[in-house]
Amino acid sequence: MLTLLTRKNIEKAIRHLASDEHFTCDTETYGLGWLDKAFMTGFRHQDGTCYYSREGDKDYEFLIREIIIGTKDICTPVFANPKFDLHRLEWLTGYRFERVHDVIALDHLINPQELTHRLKAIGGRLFGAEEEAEKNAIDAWFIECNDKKKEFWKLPDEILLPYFEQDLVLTNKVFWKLYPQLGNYPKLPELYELEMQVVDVVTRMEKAGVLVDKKYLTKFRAVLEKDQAKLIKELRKGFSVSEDFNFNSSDQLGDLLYNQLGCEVLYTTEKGAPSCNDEALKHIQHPYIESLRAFKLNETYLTKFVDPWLNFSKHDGKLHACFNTMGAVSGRFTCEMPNMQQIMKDPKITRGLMVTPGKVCGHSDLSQIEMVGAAWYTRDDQMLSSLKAGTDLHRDTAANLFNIKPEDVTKHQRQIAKGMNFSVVYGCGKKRLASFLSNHTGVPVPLAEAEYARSMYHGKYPEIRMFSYSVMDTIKRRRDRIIKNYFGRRYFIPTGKEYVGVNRLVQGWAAYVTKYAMARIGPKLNWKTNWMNCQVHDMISWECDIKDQKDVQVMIEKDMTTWPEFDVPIKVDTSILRDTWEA
DNA sequence: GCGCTCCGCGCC
DNA sequence: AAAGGGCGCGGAGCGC
Repeated sequence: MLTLLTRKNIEKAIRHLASDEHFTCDTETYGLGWLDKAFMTGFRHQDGTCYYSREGDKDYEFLIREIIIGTKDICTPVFANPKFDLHRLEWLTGYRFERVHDVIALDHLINPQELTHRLKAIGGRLFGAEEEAEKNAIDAWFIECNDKKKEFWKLPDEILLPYFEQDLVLTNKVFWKLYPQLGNYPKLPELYELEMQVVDVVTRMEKAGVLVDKKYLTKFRAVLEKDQAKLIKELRKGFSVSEDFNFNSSDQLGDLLYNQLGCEVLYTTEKGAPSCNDEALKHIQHPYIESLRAFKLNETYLTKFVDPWLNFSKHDGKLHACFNTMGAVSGRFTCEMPNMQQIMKDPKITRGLMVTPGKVCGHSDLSQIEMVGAAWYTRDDQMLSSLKAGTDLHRDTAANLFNIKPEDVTKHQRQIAKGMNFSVVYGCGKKRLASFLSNHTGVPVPLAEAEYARSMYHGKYPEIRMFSYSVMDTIKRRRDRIIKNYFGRRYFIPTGKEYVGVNRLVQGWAAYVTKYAMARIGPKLNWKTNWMNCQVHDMISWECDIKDQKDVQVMIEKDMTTWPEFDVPIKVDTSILRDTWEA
């Protein structure tokens, strides 16, 4: 039953909604962007009463605000993907729901074997194919009105409301199907609670954002443009190609280098084509190859950082990236618009991000957390003792592999050892291992050599081999092919991919060490003079007043590292940034 | 003009 | 025997 909210019925609506432990909530918006307004908001009580208000209705913002204030401390709203709704509701009313439920998160945790976790897909899976009548009515209206952009805010109530209500009904149905199932799995109720706390922290973090130095970036952009124009001229001459040759095209470049100039093919792409990546270019003998590499690096600067940052920071000079708390199967976040997890560690780029004036910024990094996780899971003595002693893990590994003293390890040997250590955590096959070793030693490493290195490594680290065999064995024995990490996160491993098991456990373990830290830290920050503004897997970025730096840093470091149940050294390194993110 | 794959490349 | 960790995103090229 649809009920339009008014000043007259608002008190009754609040009492009604607050009379139950949960109600479902959803918003419809003008677009997918940060500042796109929620033009309609609805709240549905379990008994079927659906309260709604729409922009243009009398007192829209006021009524929604009253509902939030009147219910937020009494009951818990249920969403499908709450993060966007939370942002929009806060932007609309100035208030936020702090405790929420999310049916999408429930589905990720309970049904890791499923490929998609969209609301409609979950509904179809749990309750069979749904009625499409409401959606069909919408499509028909757009066709009738010849509206190709399909802007939902244009839809009249009688078309939009049934569709809107249907989503709220489905969200409720999915919630009551999945929520009771949490208890079927060890630690999953606690893990779900954590995820919901993380949603609150992440929305605050996204709202804080990261300040961009537009002046610097604009200047840098001009320099790059000039540089590129010069390089293009030089490259055209150096490689004797016409003006329509595109140095950004791997197809054209491959043809030029390998067919016309007859360069030897040392590297191929995934699909077998001669590769034009930087590793391949490095090994090509040509007087202009360095200019080509410089050109490609500049392109990376421009297209992946300078331009996106200038565009995304249009409104308030900040990057408000979207962190998806359920984005990666392991439990890690993903990040987009822009992706803050792939920012080049190049001072020319990090210089473009600013510390809020008057504040300090801390980057607190869990040191070698995935290696710590690997050591904890495998119980490998050598790895554990190296980490406990605080010595250089990769150097110690190299000393062990090559039967030499740590102080005699060369840079080259350390790189190989590092590659081997990472290949455990990543669950690499030999091809990947070979290319990793090639990249990190500067010398092409043949497959056979990579395989030999693997067997050497396993010989020296029997516990690691035993652990990875036992994980693969467990997966094969499980009928549901699901394994779970220490924190209760469950991973579905498809047939033939058993080798990724170790990676899921270790990467997921590390991801949740950070997530728990965020959930602990979030409530201790006031988000007015101190806040988090970014997370990159094992690094938390935060800002605070200069005078509070010590206190905040101590608090954050403590919350990141306090793990009595793990007998491995979980340590954090914090670097303090003053003006920009340039190290 | 859109959606797709491939390639390349940044990060942990 | 082969297997090739987790991501997002921009450009090229292609087909519709």
